[in-house]
Amino acid sequence: MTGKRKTIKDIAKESGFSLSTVSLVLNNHPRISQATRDKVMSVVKKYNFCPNSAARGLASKSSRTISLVVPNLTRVFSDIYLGEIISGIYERAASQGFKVLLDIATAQFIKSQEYLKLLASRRADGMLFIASDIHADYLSAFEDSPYKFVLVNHLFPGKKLNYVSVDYAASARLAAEHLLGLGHRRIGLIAGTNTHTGLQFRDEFLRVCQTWPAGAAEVAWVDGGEEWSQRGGYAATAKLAAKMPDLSAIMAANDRMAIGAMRWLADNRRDVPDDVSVMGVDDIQLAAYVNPGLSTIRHDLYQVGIESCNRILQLIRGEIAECSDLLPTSLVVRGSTARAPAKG
Amino acid sequence: MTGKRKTIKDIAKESGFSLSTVSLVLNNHPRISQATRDKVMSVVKKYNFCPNSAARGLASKSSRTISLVVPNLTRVFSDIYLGEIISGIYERAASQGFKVLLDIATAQFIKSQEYLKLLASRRADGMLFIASDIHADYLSAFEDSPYKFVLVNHLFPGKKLNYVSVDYAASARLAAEHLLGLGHRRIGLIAGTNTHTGLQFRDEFLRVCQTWPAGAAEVAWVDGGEEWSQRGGYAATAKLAAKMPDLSAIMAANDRMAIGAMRWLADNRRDVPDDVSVMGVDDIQLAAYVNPGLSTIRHDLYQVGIESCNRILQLIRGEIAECSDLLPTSLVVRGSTARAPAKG
DNA sequence: GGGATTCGTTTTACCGGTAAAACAAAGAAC
DNA sequence: GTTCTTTGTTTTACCGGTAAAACGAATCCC
Repeated sequence: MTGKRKTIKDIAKESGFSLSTVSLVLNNHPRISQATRDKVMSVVKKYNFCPNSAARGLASKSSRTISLVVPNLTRVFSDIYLGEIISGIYERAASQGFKVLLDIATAQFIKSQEYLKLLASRRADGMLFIASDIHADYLSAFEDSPYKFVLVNHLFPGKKLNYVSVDYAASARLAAEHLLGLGHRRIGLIAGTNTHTGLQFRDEFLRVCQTWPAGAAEVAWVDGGEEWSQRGGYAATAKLAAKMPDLSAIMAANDRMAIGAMRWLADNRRDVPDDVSVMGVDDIQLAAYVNPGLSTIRHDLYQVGIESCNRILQLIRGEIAECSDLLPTSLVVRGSTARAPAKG
Repeated sequence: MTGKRKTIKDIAKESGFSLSTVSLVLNNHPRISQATRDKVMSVVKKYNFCPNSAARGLASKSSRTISLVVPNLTRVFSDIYLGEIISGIYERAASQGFKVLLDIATAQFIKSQEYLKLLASRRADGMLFIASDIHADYLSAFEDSPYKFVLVNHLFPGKKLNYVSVDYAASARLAAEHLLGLGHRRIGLIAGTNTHTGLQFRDEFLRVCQTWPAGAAEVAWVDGGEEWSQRGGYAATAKLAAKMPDLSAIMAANDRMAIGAMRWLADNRRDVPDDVSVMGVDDIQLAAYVNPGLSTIRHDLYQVGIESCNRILQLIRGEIAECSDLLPTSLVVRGSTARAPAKG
């Protein structure tokens, strides 16, 4: 079981071929005869040989690894949001023979510029960055840099950075149109303002409401908190109720905040949807199970993961030079939204 | 911004020292004068030089990377259980200059023996494996192998595998003693039977109940399902209620199932804790927020992450040859458990 | 003050692969 | 039958570092 670790040289010697023939076999080079391939492989199998990845990486100038940076939230992994994206990324990377190097965007990680060192040291061929809010200014380092970098489900309007994201503005339109179409004209908005996509959603939602052909709606908005949590949604709803007591609909920037809003309404004897319609964004699993079911905008985050990984791989292979993809979203109507109550 | 990537050779030339002096500086070798160190570092800083990790790994025979394998559950990352462990592992690894390579134990991952290839190719120096249930028989490959391997929060009674886990048997004792001490003698147990630690918990719980000095308790047990979920706990409670209608306490193998149990009891007009005491395991955040607060056994999973990582690093450095650590747990009493109702 | 140490740096010998260019043998072209 | 391709394999030249051994100069020891 011990015994010196075999190298490609040992395989070459034992199989009677040259070093590079073995290398070619291992890399599935087409110009190798089947007979040779078989002979070499039999020796490879015999010793369970596995080429040294450092040597391979050094010679081929590629680590076949992508770096994945996730946000440093306390309960970061508890967020289904991330889980879906990571699953998508992993699935894609694995299928292309790439490994995923995980990093958490801790203060130390940022301060020591690990995000640059990872790429400069060639530990990873490219980076997928999920961990960004509006303060991630250090990402400017990737503008016009030779490093392969893609922002995942986020974007920076001011910066020239690649991204793959759900189309938050489109989601805002779908949501606004749904509520406006149901006759709502006094709407409370629980926004997320610590991400650019969140701001985009808010602005587009407000714009559509203000310019609705059948009559503009009045929108009061409050911030739902950094965490986009159920708890934040609960608190935000209390503020909204004070700000606009006669609102007939509440739009939350994600489902968790929407569920928090529903909870507040239940606690305060307001019926959903008879008194107030509530709407979320994401379509998390829970959205279908709350009572009434939550109307929402479906965001396919697994797909965001898949696409992000596709893009970074294309960038690495040089097949594309940049990317800025917005993935479509769709309206999911459940029981939490209904026609606005007649004016009383 | 472009320009050829600098190598250690360039730094050597420009700073006027030899190749290895630069290498020694970069590795903080003690036998280098401060003057030399400063001169070399100034050139390093100037070019923002970062040594090639593949070359480094090849020459030093170490990747300074640990492989982390997580279970392939659909919502794997949504489980706080994992989040805490991963955070602990990452924190420790990063502080020791190690990177974390993420893998998901998909069918493909197992079938192609990636778990072996990762170590055989030296892509990682050691492996932390969270993804194990009682069926993970292929892990036998690591018995008596030269590969550094540690099971995280799990163990295999039959196999000679390193592990770092919470002491589930101790948890079972603490829980049983708490309930028995409150006078409960008819107890329903919702067990998790797809992990060895789950079985250990069940068996120890049953043993303590049967041998309690003040009078043995009768325990009816059911399986809570593969997922250890709230939903599973809900369904299991229904089964328990049928099996032992007069039970006065329910013990669930984790908090999520316990919360599912509380939900069923609430739906069926049984008061907690007046009619039925309920107890969980883990002490997830939610446990403190349900009503009444859930009595539970605290499992410090962040610490499990820290310790696991400590151990794998020690194994890698050759400081230890094996490990089998059981971390202590503690009783957390909240409102969901009370004295057993008087017989009537 | 001569031999043994210590200190700071350099020499040297790899680490284990890849990939482009070179090459021999076999087939195709005419 | 000679020349041109194609095919399959080998030669060669690295890839960019590390670490042990070697080395000269300075320091210590008594």
